[in-house]
Order: sequence, then structure tokens, then C-alpha cells
Amino acid sequence: MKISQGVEWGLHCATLLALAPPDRVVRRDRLAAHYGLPEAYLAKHLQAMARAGVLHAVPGPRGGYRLGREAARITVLDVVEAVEGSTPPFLCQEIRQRGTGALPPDQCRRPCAIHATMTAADQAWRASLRTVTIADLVARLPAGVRERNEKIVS
Amino acid sequence: MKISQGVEWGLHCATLLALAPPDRVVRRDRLAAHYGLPEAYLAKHLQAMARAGVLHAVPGPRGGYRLGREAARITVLDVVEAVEGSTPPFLCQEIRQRGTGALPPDQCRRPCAIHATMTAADQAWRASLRTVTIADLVARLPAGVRERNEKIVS
DNA sequence: GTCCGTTTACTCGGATAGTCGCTGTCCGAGTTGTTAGGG
DNA sequence: CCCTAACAACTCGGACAGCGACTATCCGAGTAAACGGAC
Repeated sequence: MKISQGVEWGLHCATLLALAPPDRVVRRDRLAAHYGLPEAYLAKHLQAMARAGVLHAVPGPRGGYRLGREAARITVLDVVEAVEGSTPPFLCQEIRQRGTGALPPDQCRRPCAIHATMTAADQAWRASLRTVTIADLVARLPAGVRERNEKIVS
Repeated sequence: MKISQGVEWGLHCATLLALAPPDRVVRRDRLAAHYGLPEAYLAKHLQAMARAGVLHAVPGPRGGYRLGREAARITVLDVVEAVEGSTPPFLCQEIRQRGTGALPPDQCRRPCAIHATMTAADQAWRASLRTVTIADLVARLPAGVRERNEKIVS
């Protein structure tokens, strides 16, 4: 189990974009340079976020990215699902219905306890990520960093 | 983000081993056949679980596996960490200290808000998995299955 | 009949190839600002 | 001087290689039981 680094990149970029004035776009190369990231690869994740509606991409000269909606309405979970995809991390293979000890389908109408336990843990994980928004991340920036980054994206 | 199928295999096998009488070992090929799994690959996960103390391996003829301790004292999280390893799923790369917008190390003594949020979600996930034990999984087996599987492993 | 040593067969353990998804990169489609020409 | 139309440059979007981790497998080390022989 591992979370791709694209999630971290996307969250940092979203936090930075939240400091820009409304209707102000930031170019991709500026985001990449600010965090020392490979621009071409960062593009892949920003695309995914734009497809999910978390970001809004503006093409052409004077183009760039801005948040898809207000920062307080974008949760960390939204960014994670946009980058990683929303496929559940645990895929039950129903091995209880395979092999010599296979159970008849009649007794497998309900998900097995293992599946239920894993799903409950996943729900807890997502619920935790849902309680934090991009606006909260901005509020927790160290003193002075917010003002400095606001000037950079203006 | 994806959880390896070995976790599911390990949990099912542990649930089955919990039905065996104390000090009774079950051979590896019987576990594999019961769930229709490739024995050689299942061995890799059982090894990992034995190394973590979740299972106890008995070599030689009449050998096999049994639980490392009573089922009520083995949590689902123990099995997950034994199979997947205990490396945290989110590795902060501290990109805030890289690139043109790099922050001085003085302002990075505390983990960033993103890191803290991810860690909190991971803690919630683990806490959820810690509340369920192998004994609980056994208790939630469908009616009749427990008795049938008890006969198989006896 | 009992004890001991050897043999034997069976079990788990670590080392070895194959495959899928994340990582990293490139070039093309689309759009806007510019600029030159004409009225 | 103003309008129009073509041009050009810049931006994002999707398609193309590289690498690490999970998947799958094999053979060797170790052990307990069984068997045969000696006492």
C-alpha cells in the first residue's frame, strides 16, 4: 500500500492556487518551478485534477490553472480521489467461493466480515480526509508564508 | 493506492486457523487448496506473518502453521502490517523546501499541514482496523460455516 | 523385547523470473494577442 | 484613423518509454518420524 507522490504535489499546488486572487490563473511552469518539480509530469496530475473539477484549466496565452471552486468547498479527499482515482483500495476476490472449501453462493449474499472490516476502515480514512479543506491548509501555513506566496501568485 | 491481495489471503487463512484446536497445526497445501490459492505464493505471505509473530510455523513432517497467540489478541491491523510491511503509506517529500519557493529549514521544524492531515487519516484507518480481531471475524462467520471448517482443520 | 542409529520423506525458508502500474518525457491541438494591410 | 484578417507564439491535452513493486515459482536447509539392526 502506497500513496502516489502526485497527491502531495496536487495538494501543495492547490494550496498555492488558493492564495491567488479570484479569476487569476497561474501558469504550469511557475507552479513546477516553485516546488522544484518536473513540469511535464506535474502536468499529468493537474490534468486529472482539472478533469475532476477540482481545478479549472485556461488554455492559450495568458492561460494557466485556478481552483475549480472556492477553497473552502474543496476537501483533501477531493484532491486525493482526483489524482489517485476513486477505485477502492481493497478489492475482495471472494476466495471463500473458490477451492475445496468453496461456499455456495446462497451463503455469500452478504459481504464477508473481512470485506466489511476493510471497507469500514476505508470509510474512516476518507471521512478523516473529508474534514480538511484547502482553506484549512491555507490557514495552517506558517506565519509570513501566506503573505509571501500571495505576492508570488499575484 | 492499492492493498495487496496477500492481505485478504492472510486474513482468511488466520480465520481458518483460529478454528483449529490449540497446538494443532495445519499444512500449507491444505490452506492453499481450501481457498484455491497458489501454494508457493501463499507461502511468501505466511512466512511474513510468521516472522511478525502472528503465526507460528512448525517445520518437518507433521508440521504446518498455527496462530502465534490467541485469536482475540490478533487484530486485523497486525495481519495487514505483517503482510504489507509497516512503512507509512504517505511519504512526505518536503517539496516546500525545494524549488524557487523553498522555505528555510527554520520554518519547517513542524510537519506541514498536508503531512499532518495524511498522518491523521492513516491513524484513523489503523485505529479502525485495530478494533477488529481474528476472533471477531470468526464470530461473524455465516451460520454453519464455523462448524464445517472446524471439522476440516481438525 | 528394547534401544539406538540410520535412513527417508516431508515441511518450511529464502533466492529467482515475469508482469502491471506509477514515474518521467515528448510532441500535437487549441486559443489568444499581435501585427500588417486595406478602407 | 479604424477595421479586418492572417500570423505567430504560447498554453494545455493526450500518446510514448523506463523503472520499481507486487505476482508467481522453484529448489535447498532443517526436522521428525519410521525402519532396520544390534544387544
